[in-house]
Amino acid sequence: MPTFSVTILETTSALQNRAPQNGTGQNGTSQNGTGQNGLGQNSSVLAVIAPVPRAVDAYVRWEIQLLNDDNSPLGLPREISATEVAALESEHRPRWIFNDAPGTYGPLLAAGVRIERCHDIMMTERLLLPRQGQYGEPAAAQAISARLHSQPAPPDPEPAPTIHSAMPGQQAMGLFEEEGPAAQVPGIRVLLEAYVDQRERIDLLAEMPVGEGISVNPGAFKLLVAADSACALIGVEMTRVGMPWRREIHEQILQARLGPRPKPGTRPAVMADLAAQINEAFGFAVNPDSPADLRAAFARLGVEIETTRAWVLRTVEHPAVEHILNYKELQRLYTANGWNWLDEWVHNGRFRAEYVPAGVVTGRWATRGGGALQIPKIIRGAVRADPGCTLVVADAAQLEPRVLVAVSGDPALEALADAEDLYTALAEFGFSNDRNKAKIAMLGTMYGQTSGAAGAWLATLRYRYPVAMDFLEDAARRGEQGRLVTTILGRTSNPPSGVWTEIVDAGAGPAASRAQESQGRRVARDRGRFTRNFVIQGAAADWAAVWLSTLRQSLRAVDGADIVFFQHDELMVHTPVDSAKEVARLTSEAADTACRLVFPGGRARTPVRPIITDCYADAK
DNA sequence: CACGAGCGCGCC
DNA sequence: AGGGCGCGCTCGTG
Repeated sequence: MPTFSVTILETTSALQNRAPQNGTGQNGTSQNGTGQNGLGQNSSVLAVIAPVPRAVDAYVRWEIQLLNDDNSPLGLPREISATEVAALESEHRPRWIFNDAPGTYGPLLAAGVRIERCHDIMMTERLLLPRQGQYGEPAAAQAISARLHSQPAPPDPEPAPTIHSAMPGQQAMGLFEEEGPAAQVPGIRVLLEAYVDQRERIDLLAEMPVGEGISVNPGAFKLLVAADSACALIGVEMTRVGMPWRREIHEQILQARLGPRPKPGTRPAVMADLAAQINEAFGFAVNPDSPADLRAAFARLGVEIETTRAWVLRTVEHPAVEHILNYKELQRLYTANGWNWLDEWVHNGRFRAEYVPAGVVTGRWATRGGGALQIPKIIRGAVRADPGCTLVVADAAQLEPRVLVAVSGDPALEALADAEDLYTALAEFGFSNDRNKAKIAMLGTMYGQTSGAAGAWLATLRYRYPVAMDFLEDAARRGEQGRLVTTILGRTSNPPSGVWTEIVDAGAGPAASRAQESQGRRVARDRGRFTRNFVIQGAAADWAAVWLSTLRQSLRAVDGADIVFFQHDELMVHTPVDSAKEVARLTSEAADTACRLVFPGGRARTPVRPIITDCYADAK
């Protein structure tokens, strides 16, 4: 079999290529890192794989093409069955190259084939495009091929049908039944062409920095490609496995708060009572579901409120307020996570959402359906391990400030990095040991808070941690100027829109009216807050992607352990009880590995706190 | 009537 | 007065 010594996308080789940073984060200069390494154990077989559409048995056959060291095809493409794919996987553990994980790994996994590693072309293209000034262009292999041949790129196909159509008891729907022509699935030659082109473009990043002021560290970028590709696999696996969810416990929680399930078209009893009390308190009928109505009601009493957000209502002294707040809380539970949600999203003891790794501009994951990243704390009691199993819930403590330590290299902040609780350590200096103050101040700097009581606290931070604050200010200034920013691994922000540029230019022009000027300044500052946060939130997403993909690798040794949930800086593994301690250890070990890989040479730490529990509600 | 913008709130 | 989301509601518009 061929070996492939240039192991792009090999996490361990990315480590070899990743020289220590000079501590200035995105200002770091380009490092070496052609991807060469002599490590035999990192050699890998590369196999391009494309689903072969069939009218009847979609995706039971696959076209594959093995590659030589130099990316040239080895032999002829072959058509093989899922069983043969599984055999190839267990014998050679190739890096499978495919267009996108949902489209290829989804049906493979449904056929019982689990793979270890991949190169996800669409995922990778979405990392490359903004670096080339082509943010938002189509990312599928066909589009890459078209651009190579100076032809118009076809739009990316719509995402595969939601998992609703692939529920147990139903036949999983193939793309083609749903979307018509099989031509939407790239064939093996287009995949190969796109892959080779991506390899070349990634290697060019080393020699040809794209975009003013955007550092290019190819070792880092390859690590990012590897991690995001692995996350693409994890997303498919998590969607399939689902989160253990006990309907009857969820229903008990609903019943306790809302009363029995109401008939369709009516409010739950408790909410109906509250609505009546609200009317009574006002002395006239008010629809608590309508912000406009609520505002008008308070206006009739002579109370003008800007919005009806809970924190604004709380400042109003009126007997209706308490009832409104209670109503809103219950209304939220009822509509977002009530009985209808259970009916739609929980089947056979599992909540299956559709995960979209790196679906957010900053690299965070997104989900479609079920609101999986917004599961309220009050219903987490319904998340229970199966008999004989337990949950390992691990979260990275104070990840974002720790990321700031790492990417800014601020020596004064680094001195606090060993503290178990970063905010407590921070509070000792200038915050009179008030942890909450220190926390709000720190988060405020990373979100671009500009006003409020935190103003004085920001001054304290600027005085004590000038390097870190300069790092954030620099990112904000870039944004205000319409420039791009990148994370430590090279994930690049989207550019501002054309409308943004027009508004800012108009505001800065010599003929600008006062209104144009202030509008221009406002949108520029909005952009600055985005880029300021991007370098932190994005680097945290970089770290989390490496954490997750490292853990996935080590969990292969643990029978029956599944990653069942991931939420920015927290993950959950469902595992046999006997393996729980080992799984907990692995989550910590993976975090240490991620810290070394993503923030090499720095003094930052990114500890995680694994908790073994049968019930998610007990994990805090 | 369908669609979508705006609002508000859940999570990080 | 903050960054990033998804989702369900209301309400105005085509």
